[in-house]
Order: sequence, then structure tokens, then C-alpha cells
Amino acid sequence: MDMKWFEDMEARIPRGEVRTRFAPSPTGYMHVGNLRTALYTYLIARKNNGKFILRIEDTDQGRLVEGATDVIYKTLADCGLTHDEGPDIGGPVGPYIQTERREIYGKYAELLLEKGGAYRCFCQKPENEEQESEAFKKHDNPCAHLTKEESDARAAAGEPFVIRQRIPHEGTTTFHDEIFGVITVPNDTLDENVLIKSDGLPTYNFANVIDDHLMGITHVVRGSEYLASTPKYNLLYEAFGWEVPKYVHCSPVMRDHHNKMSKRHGDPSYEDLIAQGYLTDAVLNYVALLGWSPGGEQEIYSLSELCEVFDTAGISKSPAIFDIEKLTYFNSEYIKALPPERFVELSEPYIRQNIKNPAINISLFAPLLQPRTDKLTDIPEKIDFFDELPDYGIELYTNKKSKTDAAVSLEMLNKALPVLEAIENWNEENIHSALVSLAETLGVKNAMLMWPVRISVAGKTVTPGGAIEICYILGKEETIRRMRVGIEKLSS
RNA sequence: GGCCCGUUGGUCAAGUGGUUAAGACACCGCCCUUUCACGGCGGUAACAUGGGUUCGAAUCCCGUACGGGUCACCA
Repeated sequence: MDMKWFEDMEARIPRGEVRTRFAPSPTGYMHVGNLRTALYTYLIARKNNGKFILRIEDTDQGRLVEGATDVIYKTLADCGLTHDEGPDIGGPVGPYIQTERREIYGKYAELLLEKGGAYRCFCQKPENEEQESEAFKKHDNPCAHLTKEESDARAAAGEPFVIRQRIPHEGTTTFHDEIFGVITVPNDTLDENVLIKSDGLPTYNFANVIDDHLMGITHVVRGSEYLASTPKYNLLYEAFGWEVPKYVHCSPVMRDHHNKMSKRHGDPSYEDLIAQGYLTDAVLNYVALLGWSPGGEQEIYSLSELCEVFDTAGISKSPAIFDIEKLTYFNSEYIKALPPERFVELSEPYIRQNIKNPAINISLFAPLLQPRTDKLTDIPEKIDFFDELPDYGIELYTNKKSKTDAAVSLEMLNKALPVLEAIENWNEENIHSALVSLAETLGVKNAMLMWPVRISVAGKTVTPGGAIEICYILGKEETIRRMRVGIEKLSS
């Protein structure tokens, strides 16, 4: 065995800095739980002036998805979770793609065989799962008792095998998790899992330990589904004589009390949320607070603020249910806080969906829309009446608060029409003063006049902006035309 | 089923032996108002359960119930 090679590998490991890693398997889909794990992993690194590393775990050849790594790169980049080392940018401990590390795992598996922490298993994979007995997986595997000579000979003869972890028969294994604290499990409940598959590639169980060690990872952040197998990883670290990293196991993000968020159930991924009109920053902020709390009353945090205040101590042990309503709230807050120019940029494509009339100046919509937009996709439906007056019923003219009904509305429209027609310079100020002074002259509340005008020009009860803004955007000619339509409806 | 873990309002959560048990979303009401929103004010609503320990438990211990995870040549 070439011990120099192992020494060289060890020598590459960066020391004395916090190093975390996000290690997704490329499934082509960044679900919300994944994003949160990536965020926490990133935050731990940044908080400690450490390194954030991206590693692709693609050892399952049966589940390769075309273009899947691109989704990962794009999502991390969009979110500002920039990595310091990774497949695309390299680094001191590459390669960062597991299938490119095949020889490394092979050599360490040999080393582990040597140290007695693993053994070759020549048993054939059973046809159906039922056949694999409990005892077989645990401590009564006949291959575990093969002599070194026999094992070597069969392997040399070309007999197919897997390498399994050897677990002590007695005692317990204890590890510490930053979130869950001290966890102790009896060794006899641990399975002797496959470390190297018959195709020569490692399983997660082996690869994660080797890579985390060789990449100098100090904080292992992952989903709590790995909690149960962590004792086995600890045993592996021990067998190699390596230092165990800090563990941060995060509970899942749930869709309801019983199910995790999942693509299968139609739960939105990060990309889906963006397509639904949510802003990246809002999603990130919401997700950060899903299962973690900084402790105070502040809820709005930028990514850089999160880097400052993040602390694993605030991560919750129990699963958190994803609440789209609260995300929507965060989103509306982020939209309201956007610089107006930025909102114009973001909203324009959505405005264009429903405004085809070239006479209408699109930039006028933004200030009306910004304070009342929860998500960008709400925009088209809010302004659908500008291009074409909807066919509406006269019951819309009846409004209790404005004290209007069909008769009052007809009167108001008849009075307002000549006043508006008389306006030379069609702008908000002139429309406003014309209508307000008319109301004064008539001795009625503004609302009694404004309601019918707005209904007649919009054809719906809920509109972004009031009568004045809408009249202005529509232009004088169209405003007058629509009011006449209203008068006609009310007269018949 | 074995092993591990969890349980504060509908949801996210603060809380680490002494609090009138925060806050946010949602919901309801009022105010503002040119509709809807925004904003402001107020309200409904919680420590799963039974035993301990203690002068005193949401906080500590044990049981019960309920829930989650895991038990692959998947990660």
C-alpha cells in the first residue's frame, strides 16, 4: 500500500478555517428544503469568515439527470450563495464531483479493509428485497468472517463483491449534533451497509465521510434524515483515526403535518416560486426564518445581515410547515421596498401581458401597482380593464359606503361628463380639481361622485388607483367614451 | 416492529425555574380614504397529556398519546 499517496492527500487539506459544503445530488430540482440547507451552510461559512464549498454527489448512476447541475449553479448564483470552491471554479481539494473521485474512494476502501473497518461481501444482491434477512445485514453476514487470504483470493479471481462497513457487535456510539445535542445509539442496531458498490462507486455512506475529511469540512450541514446513519459515519471516522466534524442536522420543511415538501405533491421548487412572481430575496428571507429564529422581533433580513446574525443555536429541532401566505407577505414587503425604477423593470413584462394598446403609457402603472402587489403574477389581472372596458352590470354602481345606487350614479355621471369634457390640459391635477370642486358644488361627498366615475371607466369595483388616476391613464377621449357607455347602461 | 428525535395559538416562532406566555402571518373589528390596497389602532387564539422534583414549572425527570426520521449496491 502506497502510504505516500495517503500522506499527500492529507497534506492538501486546508486547516485552521471553517469550511462548509453544500453537497446536492443533481436531481434537476432545487426544492425549498434544499435551498434552506444551502443557505444555512453558506451562512455558517460566512459568519466565521470561512469557505463555502459546492460538491456534486452523483454516485448513483441510475439517477443521472441531464442539465441538473446547471439548476444548482443557477440557483446558488441567483440567490447570492456564492461558493469559494466547486466543480466550476476548482479549488485545493478537487475534484468536486464524486464520480471523478472514484480512485480516491477505492484507495481509502482498501485502507479501511486493511484497518479492519470493512470487509468484502461476495453475496449476490437478492432478487427481491424480502430475501435479505435482518441478521444478514447486521452482524451475521458470513462474508464478515472470511479470512484475509480467502477474501483476497476470491477478489483476485474476479468474483464480484461489495465492500461493507464492519460494525462492532457491542457497545454504543455517541455523537454530538449542534441542534439535537448528544445522541447515543446501541451498535447492534446499526446495519453493516455497503460502502463500495459492485460498480466500484461508493455509496453516500462512504463518499460523504471520505470527501468531508479530505476537503477539510468542519461543519457538516444536512437534512435530519441522516441523523440515524450518523453513528455509522462516526465509526468510519474513528476507524480511519480522523477528527469528527461538527454536525448540523436540519429538520425537514413540511407541506403539512405529515408530508415533506415534494415535487411529487406539486409543491413549488425555488424555480417554481420565482415563476409564480416571488422575488429571490423574499424567498431567501422567508426560508431563512423557516425553522430558524434569530431571537428578536426583526423579520426582514438581507443576506449580508443574515451572515452577521446567523447562529445554529436558533435552529429548531422540529419540522416546520411551509406557509405560502407568509411568504407572500414577505414578498409584498420586498416589493414595496424596491426602488421605483427597479419595480418598473420587474413589473413591465407583467404589465405588457394585458396592455396592448400603444396609446397607454406603461410607466404610469408602476406607482399604482407597487404598493398593492403581493406577487408579480398578480399584475396582469389588476389592469385588465385598461385595454378594453369589461362588460359589467349596473349593480356595480350601488355602493353603501359611497351612498350610491343606479339613480345617484346616473346623476353624477351626467354632471361629471361636461366638467371633464371641459378640461383642456388632461392631467391628474386638473382632473382632480375638476371633480373635487364639482362635488363641492353639488354638496356631496367626494366618494359619491368618484365611485360612479371610477366604475364607469373601469367596469370593475377593485382597481389599482382611484378614479382620477384611471381617467388620466385612459386619456380624455377614452374616459369620455366609457362614461357615456355608463350613462347609457344606467339610462336603459 | 427496532432504534433515534420531536410536541408553545391555524402557521412561523420568542421563551432556558418566578413573564399579565413576546412578536409576525392569517383571521375579525375600528380609523384613514376616491374603490382595493398601504398605513394606524384594537381583538380572537397556545405551553399534547398524566405523574413527579420544587416554595414555585412552558422551562428539570419519568410514563402515555400523537407526530417525524431511519432500518437500500438512493442520497
